[in-house]
Order: sequence, then C-alpha cells, then structure tokens
Amino acid sequence: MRGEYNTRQKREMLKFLKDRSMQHFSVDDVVFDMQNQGEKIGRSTVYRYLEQLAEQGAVRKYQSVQGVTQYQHVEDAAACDGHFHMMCSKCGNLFHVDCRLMGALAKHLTEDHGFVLDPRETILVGLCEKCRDGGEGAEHGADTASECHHCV
Amino acid sequence: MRGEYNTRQKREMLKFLKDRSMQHFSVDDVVFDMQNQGEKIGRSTVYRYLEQLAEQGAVRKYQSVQGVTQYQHVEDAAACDGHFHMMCSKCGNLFHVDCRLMGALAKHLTEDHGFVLDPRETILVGLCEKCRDGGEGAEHGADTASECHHCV
DNA sequence: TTGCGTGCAAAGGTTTTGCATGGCA
DNA sequence: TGCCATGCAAAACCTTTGCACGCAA
Repeated sequence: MRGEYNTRQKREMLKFLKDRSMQHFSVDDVVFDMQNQGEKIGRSTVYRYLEQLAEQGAVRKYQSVQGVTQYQHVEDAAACDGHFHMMCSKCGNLFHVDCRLMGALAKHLTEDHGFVLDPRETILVGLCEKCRDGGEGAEHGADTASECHHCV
Repeated sequence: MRGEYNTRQKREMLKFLKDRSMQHFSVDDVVFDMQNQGEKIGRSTVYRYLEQLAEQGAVRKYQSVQGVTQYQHVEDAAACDGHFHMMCSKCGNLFHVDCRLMGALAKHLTEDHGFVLDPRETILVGLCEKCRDGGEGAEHGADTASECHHCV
C-alpha cells in the first residue's frame, strides 16, 4: 500500500512545503530549492510524493497560466473549504479570497445555473493590489492572505 | 511583419474554428479533425497561427485541468467582455456564464479586496448540469451557453 | 526479511525552433 | 522578385514509467 513508509525524503519535503505555505512551487522549484539547501532528493520522488499529497488534499495542485503544474501546501484543509483562490497573472502569487460573496456565488450557480462550483479546482485570475498599483509586482512569496474589508 | 499574408492554411483554419465556436480544441484536435476533412495543414502552422490568434484576441487560450492547452474561437469579443467562463471538470466543456452576479463579484473584489479580476483568464471549474445529474457526461461540443434563470 | 520508496535513465507527450522550400503580394 | 509562411525534423520541456537498489518497519 502506498504512503506506508516514513522516509527521510518525505519528511524533508513535507517540512519544506509546510515552512513555505504561502508560496507555490513547480516540481523544478522544489527539486532545485531543496538541493540548494543541501537536501538530496530525486525528481521522480518529488513528482510521486507531490501527487500523493495532492490526492490526500495536503497540497493544492493546479496549472499556471503558462501551463506548468504548480503545487502549494494547504495549511488547513478545513479553513480552505469555504473559500476560493486568486492568482495574480503578473507576480504569480496565490491569494486566499475569504469572502461571503464567493459562497453566495457558488450557491447561486448551483441553484440557478446547475453548476456545482469546485473551490479546490477554481482559481480566479487577475491583478493583485501591489501589481496593479506599483506596476513593479509583489515579490514572489509575499504574504498572500486576503480578507474582505467589508463582508468577512 | 507577422500575419501579413492571407494563406490557404490560415483561411481554412479560421473557418474551421469559426464554424465550431461552441467547441474547444487542443492543437492535436485541430490537426486531426482538419486532416480528417481532407484539409492539409502542418502541426507547426497550427501552433503558430493559434498563438497569433490568441494574441489578437480572436481565440481564447487556456489550460485544461489536465494541463493541455486548449483553444476556442471567440465569436464576439465584446459579448465575452462582460461574462466569465466555466469548465466542467468531467466532460471538459466550456460554458459561458452570463450572470449579473459575476459582474457584482468582480466589482466587489476590485473595490474591497484590491483584486482586478480578469474575465478573459479566469475559468470557473466544477461540474455541469448534465455531468452532475446523469453522471454520463455531456457529449463533447454540446451547446455551451448558460443563462441565469433568475438574474439575467 | 519483506516489500515499499527512491533515483536513475528511458520513454512519452506536448510545444518550440531551425531551416529549406513554397507561395502570397 | 522579395519576403513571409509552411512543414518537416530536431530539439527542448515537462511528466510518467521501468527497474534495480536502498531502507523503513
């Protein structure tokens, strides 16, 4: 049965992801960054374990606009249940969108359009505040929580 | 300068896409389907012209959940401005979501979260009515317009 | 000791690119 | 005729898979 053994590679990779829950990674990012930190890990292992974690719901898996698979650790699966995510097309950061209106939208789509929206798969795309204003782009891995100023 | 010549391949491909504005295609779909109709076209040409059309806004380009690039002809760019799209994760069909609530959401996100939502890039993911009910999955290329029963 | 996990290398699939040829203007 | 467009093949990527060896239990 899969996922039975608790190996060094799994421990280190999970720790790596947990320590960077605000960031998202491609497989290459994980391999490269971990190896830069002196941790030895093979590419196949990263692919395989990331896939396992995604199945378990411990990481979110999605396609970037450029078509590269991205992964991000899900800090609290329960906390993520009720909300959606938004990706900035410029800086690439992923934001949590905690907002009642999203729930209302999901309900409405289900009841009046017949669509059952999947918050785990759906990613809203646009420009985040920093990239819109500064035009510089937020640094990669900046804090990515977004609370609604009005409706939380 | 690119896109200067009006060639047979471009004419046929554009016609092919226009005639099937309700469907979405991978590059392979286009190559295969067109060749099945007896139209000769090379794979590189399809890649290159699709890319050009996407830049011009004549086709929408996006990643399927499985990570394959999909293209769909945009019938009326202006008509698409005000609405979003939803993809069924089971049958893969793309639906127009014509609904005031989406506009309200975009406005709210901009004003209260600082996000400028991009309707052209954003795809809502979930289950469409047919796939939810029948469990069979709608046939590929079925009609994909969805009007709101309440709020249009 | 057993058998899952790992890592290498090979294979598979998709997309891009270089280059000679073809065809539009 | 000049130059962009096309199509083939090769290359570049990303991801999956097969297999022998390593290591957790």
